[in-house]
Formats: sequence, C-alpha cells, structure tokens
Amino acid sequence: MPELPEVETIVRELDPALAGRRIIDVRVFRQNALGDCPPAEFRQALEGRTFEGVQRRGKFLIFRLRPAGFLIGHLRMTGKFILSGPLEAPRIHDRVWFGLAGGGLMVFQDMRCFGTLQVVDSLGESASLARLGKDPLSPGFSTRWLAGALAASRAPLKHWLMDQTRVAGLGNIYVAEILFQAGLSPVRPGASVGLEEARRLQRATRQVLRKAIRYNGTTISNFRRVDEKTGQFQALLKVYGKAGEPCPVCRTPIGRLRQQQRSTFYCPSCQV
DNA sequence: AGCGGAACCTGTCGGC
DNA sequence: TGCCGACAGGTTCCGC
Repeated sequence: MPELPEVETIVRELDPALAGRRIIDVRVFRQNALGDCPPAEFRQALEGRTFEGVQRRGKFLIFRLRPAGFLIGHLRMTGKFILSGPLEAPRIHDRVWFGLAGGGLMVFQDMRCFGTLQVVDSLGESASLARLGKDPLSPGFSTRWLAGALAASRAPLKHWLMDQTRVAGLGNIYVAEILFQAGLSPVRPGASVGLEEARRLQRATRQVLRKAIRYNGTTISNFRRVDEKTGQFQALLKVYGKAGEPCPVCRTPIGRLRQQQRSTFYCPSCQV
C-alpha cells in the first residue's frame, strides 16, 4: 500500500511520538518480517535502546537508536505502525510489539506478511537502502537530472518511475497520478521525453507528492496512520482505479492496461 | 538494458 | 451457500 506520501505521513507522526522513548519489551508473534534474524536476536538488539528519531528514505522507515544502531522497516503492501496503549493480547495481524518505557506500544501489523524489519549497526549494512535512487523530494531531483537520466533509457515511463533504483518512493498509484498531471503517456520510452516534458514531469511529481502528504496519504483499503485514521488523498485521485469513468479534464473514459503485471490507469486523450 | 514470470502471504470480490 | 479465479498499493530473483 504505502508509497512515499504514506510513509512520510507515518514518519511525521512517529518521530515526535517516539523520540526519547526507551524500548523495554519486544514481542515477536510472527517472524516473517525479520528475515533470517532469529526473534531472540532481534529482541536482544532492541531492548534497552532508545528511539532517537524516525526518518524516511524512499519507502523505507529508518528509526535511529541510542546509543547506536538503526531499525529499518518497510511496509510493503499491508504493513502498519500503530501507536497503542497497553494491550492484553495480540490482535489478528499484530506481528511485533515494541513495548515502551512509560507504558504503551508501537505495534507492527501486517496482514500479508510482506513487510520487513531489520536492525543494523550502520545504514551501510542495508543492501536495499544502498540500491535506492534519487528521492523525488530531495534537491537532487531536478529537471536537469531527470532529463539526463530519462534520455539514457528506453523503458516506458511507468516502469521507469516505479524503479526504486532510479527514483525512490513512487508506486503504482502515484505514478498514475503524476503521469496524468504531467500529460505524459505511461508507455512513452524515457528517451522520448524532451526537456519541456521533463520539466512538467518534475513539477507534477513534486506537486502530487506534496499534496498527498498534506492529505496524509491515500487509503484505498489498508493504509492507516499511526492512530489508525485513514488518509484523505483518495478523494483527490484523478485516474487511479477509475477505468471507464470520465477524465476530469476532457471527459474521455479513463483507460486501463497492464504493464509489469500491474494495472496502469491513464487518460488516452490527455496523456500523449 | 529490459521484460516476463514467479515467489513471498492473506484477504476480498465477482461470477457461476 | 460454496467454490474458484482474479486481483490487491511492493520488492527481488531468475532466465531470456
């Protein structure tokens, strides 16, 4: 579920809530998220450490720990971090509880068990983080960079923008919305994008993501904020999930096709 | 370089 | 009602 705006929403809510909170009790109810790490080791690596702050890189959450180390999390499709008061017993999709000094929990929930949690001493240990490309909200995501990078690729724009090694943080929903706003077809090869079009794409990317963050992300089915509230950006989606409905600009029915085994939604008339 | 397919899991929805 | 296939916002690996 979560793409950049959803992860950013979670990070902005977790950061002030967790800063200075010490982890006193970690309970693993299902260990899929831990990969090869034995639950006892995961537990031992975290208990006694204190959350210093939370930040985002692409779609990854990075929890800085005192006196050292990091907890790196990825929500994949259905992961959630929920702040909760004390609980008697785990709920159906609770995977890990992080018990905090002073009472209360951060709960990692994940219906589909695709999410990942990893404790590292330094961020360089994470191969996943090392692979990530430019963050679209960073200063480096400029029209100049975008135009140059696109010129070197024949991949369709949809695929290109979803490739986390090029641009980190975009997924199926926001790529659809961004390409619609930029007026660019999802099947256009990267190298066919001219400078003026790259400028539109750069601006559309920033605008769509910033607006989605202002609206606390998009909840289609699963995404929840740390207090279990939904996002609000779903009401502003223009093409995603709207096959057959009239384009909000030209009234042409929104089209749907499959790229990379994923649904792509677009306006056949506005996006060229 | 780029693409199709599969795998990791569970839940929901539509059709018959 | 019950069963079955398709589909779901992500990432990664493998083979061509």
